[in-house]
Amino acid sequence: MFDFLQKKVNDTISITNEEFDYAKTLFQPKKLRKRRFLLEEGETCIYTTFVEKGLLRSYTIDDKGNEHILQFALEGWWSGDLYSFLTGETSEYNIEALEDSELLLITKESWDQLLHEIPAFERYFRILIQNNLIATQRRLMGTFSTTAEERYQKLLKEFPDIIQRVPLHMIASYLGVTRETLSRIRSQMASGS
Amino acid sequence: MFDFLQKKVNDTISITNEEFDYAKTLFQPKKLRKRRFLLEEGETCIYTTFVEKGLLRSYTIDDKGNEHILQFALEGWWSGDLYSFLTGETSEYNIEALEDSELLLITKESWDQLLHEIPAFERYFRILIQNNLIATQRRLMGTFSTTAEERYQKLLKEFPDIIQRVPLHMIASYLGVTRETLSRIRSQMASGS
DNA sequence: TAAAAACTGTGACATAGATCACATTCATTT
DNA sequence: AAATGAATGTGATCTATGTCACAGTTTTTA
Repeated sequence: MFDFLQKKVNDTISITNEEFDYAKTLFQPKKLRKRRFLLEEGETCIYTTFVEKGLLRSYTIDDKGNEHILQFALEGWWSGDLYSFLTGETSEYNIEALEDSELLLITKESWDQLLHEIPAFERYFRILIQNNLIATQRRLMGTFSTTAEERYQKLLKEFPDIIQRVPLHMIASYLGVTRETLSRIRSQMASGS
Repeated sequence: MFDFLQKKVNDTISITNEEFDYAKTLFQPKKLRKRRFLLEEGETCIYTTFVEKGLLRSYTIDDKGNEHILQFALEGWWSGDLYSFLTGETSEYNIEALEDSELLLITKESWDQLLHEIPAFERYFRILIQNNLIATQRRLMGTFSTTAEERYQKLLKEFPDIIQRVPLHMIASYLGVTRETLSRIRSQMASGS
């Protein structure tokens, strides 16, 4: 059950089996069925989650009722609302399973303990967050400098698996356009060049 | 010279004077005059920078020649291109002083050493990057869910000092609109509500 | 297996913001 | 102090994307 997590962590840092055995005790497994929620707006995000199997999305709903997707989390990715998790404030995000999923959850207390007891994990999360920041900065600059079509093409190239597993209106929401616009982009791409 | 840095670090984590005395030896001071560059597109970002005094901006230039500002860095903030700094790849960013500035620079080697020797600094940078990620995620969701005017109002409220110290066409670029659009937003705000 | 819900496509029209062009004011440099 | 460049404002027009409305298809649920 924890092999995949161990492998992913070891891809980034070196930890001993003893250290990982300790880490294991701090996580709790959870199955989440399609269309069920790990977190809903207004709640506090009490877990950070590793996705062993399945697919999650985190999104906000704006004043007009439109959804905006912050992140898809596939197998091997982490999910959660960092701000709410760290501060204990209520979250503005919803986290929903898009497929039947198997998760490993860790609470703030356990997470603090893990980072404190095993400095390699402090390092691991620093690197994880660092890579996430780099990717988020690129996505932000991309929304300023490229058209919706270019962003779609890029996603198609970098994460073809996401496109295949996620309904198109959610892809549109991730790209920052309406489903109608994405639909037109796709039909243009199919006919035109 | 290092007092401000020490204070900022101590706001987040606890370090002893001995630890900080060691850290000091790894930074090199640099003065950068207005309109001079710390980093230019195509170079490798060999320093991460603490701003003691002054103001930097980091920005990219897209295919059409338009500038897009990723970050302003005021006194007490950090700047640099994380991706280039970490990987040694060439950068797509330019970092320019908008005022005569005083900086503290640290190379990748020294930074690695600092994080390795003093785990408290690993923790410090993890928290720094974490907060940056939270802010960047918010900015990204904001560009999807709010109008240019709302984003301008928010910036005005959260960072009035930036607005006062930075030319309006750069504010526009940070918000993801043209200078003409920001100009019209401002005149509407002045007359209208 | 029937009904309901979710998903996708497409036409007609509306709009926020971009683009281009020019004028004015303000700041730097020599 | 003059001259150059930087910054800002504003009108006219254009365009990518949004909005609304309806229809067809696929998937889920009872």
